[in-house]
Amino acid sequence: MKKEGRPPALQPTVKQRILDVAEQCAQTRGFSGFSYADVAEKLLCTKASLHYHFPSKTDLGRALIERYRHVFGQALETIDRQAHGAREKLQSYVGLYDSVMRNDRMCLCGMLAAEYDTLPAPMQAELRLFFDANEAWLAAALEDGRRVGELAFRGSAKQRARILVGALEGAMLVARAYRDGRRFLSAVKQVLADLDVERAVEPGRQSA
Amino acid sequence: MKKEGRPPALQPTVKQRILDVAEQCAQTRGFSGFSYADVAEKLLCTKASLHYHFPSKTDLGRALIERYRHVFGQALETIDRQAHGAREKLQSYVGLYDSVMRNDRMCLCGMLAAEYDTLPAPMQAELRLFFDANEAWLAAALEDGRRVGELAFRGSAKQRARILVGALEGAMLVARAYRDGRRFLSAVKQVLADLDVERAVEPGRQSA
DNA sequence: GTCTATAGGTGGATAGAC
DNA sequence: GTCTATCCACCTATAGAC
Repeated sequence: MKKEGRPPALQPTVKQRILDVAEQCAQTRGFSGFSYADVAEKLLCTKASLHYHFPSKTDLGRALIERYRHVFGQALETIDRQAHGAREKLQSYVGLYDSVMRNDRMCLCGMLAAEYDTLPAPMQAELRLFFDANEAWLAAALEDGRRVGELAFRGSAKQRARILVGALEGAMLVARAYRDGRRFLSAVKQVLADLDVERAVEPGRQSA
Repeated sequence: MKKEGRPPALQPTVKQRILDVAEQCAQTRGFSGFSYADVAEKLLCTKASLHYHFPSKTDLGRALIERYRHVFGQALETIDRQAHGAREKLQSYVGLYDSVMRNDRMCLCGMLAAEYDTLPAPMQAELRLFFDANEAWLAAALEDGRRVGELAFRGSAKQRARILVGALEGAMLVARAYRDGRRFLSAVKQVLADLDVERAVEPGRQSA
């Protein structure tokens, strides 16, 4: 168990500030698209200083995914505690992705998935854990919602969770080329609406 | 109008062979993830020789997207000519993506969308044209299908087309991390099934 | 922990012989 | 059109002073 959580009301540690900058770089330019020099410039320090905290770029990359996964996991726990009902859970979940888009970023792990073939093996393994956790959480929420009659969908909850993760990542991916966060949001809102039970769709007719 | 089509039953030109290799690289490693050296090695020639045909990497990148868009467009025209009905069209459309996955590649333009921020401006513009064409074709097919009562979905055909493109690109993206083409195919099959008219989903129940 | 300096490698790109 | 040779910028990474 590593202590890597940011102490509340304290200055962020050097390691954390490095990760913050590197994360922003990785989410916009990709892992192979940024360098130690980029991070050093933004932090007003030297490349050598960064190597002291993260000896190799693989170390840095692993730490990035690890933290991202951890923070995301905590956000999901918060949703579980605070949201009322499955529909609200899903809305909050989508909100996590939307906040990423609003910062003109791509999901870190979606970005890294594109680069998968060029990633060091330790990062590849970390990456799958993120998607696994996402799908597991989503599947549970979906199953719950269907059980209580709040949601409706075909196929298994697990498969529907995979579709959802893919749809969210893909919507972010394509929206990047248009620099349009609304493009993302309107799409995922519709995807969420598709899961609502009130949706007797008559063939050849259009409904909201 | 550039003549870039491969002459039937003739040897591929040098330019074409370069594009073939570069395309495979870009689809697996990303645009910034491969170099002239990589292509030269596979073609058993030198980097300088490649620069003769494509002076800058931006030129090469532009040509890649242009050709990809053109080939894809021709495939869509073929579908329009041969497919009977909207459902069959969509299946063939998905088949295009699936064949990419089966070659252990990612959609070229999906890959480039991830790298969008680092791409030269000429490539960025080309990229949007691909997604525009995809969405326009899909929207027409969806609208048609709904009009004749073959398909059912909520919202506009244009919005549904965007959701579909995103879902396909995203499913490919995530599936890469698992090196599992079936993961992709089973997901998109379900997405297609969601558009079928025979889908009275009762709340709390599961149907195939 | 951060710095200067540098090694060792690879990137895209060009000149000029053939 | 393809080659050899080379340039220069940038990359990751390390050594050693402070």
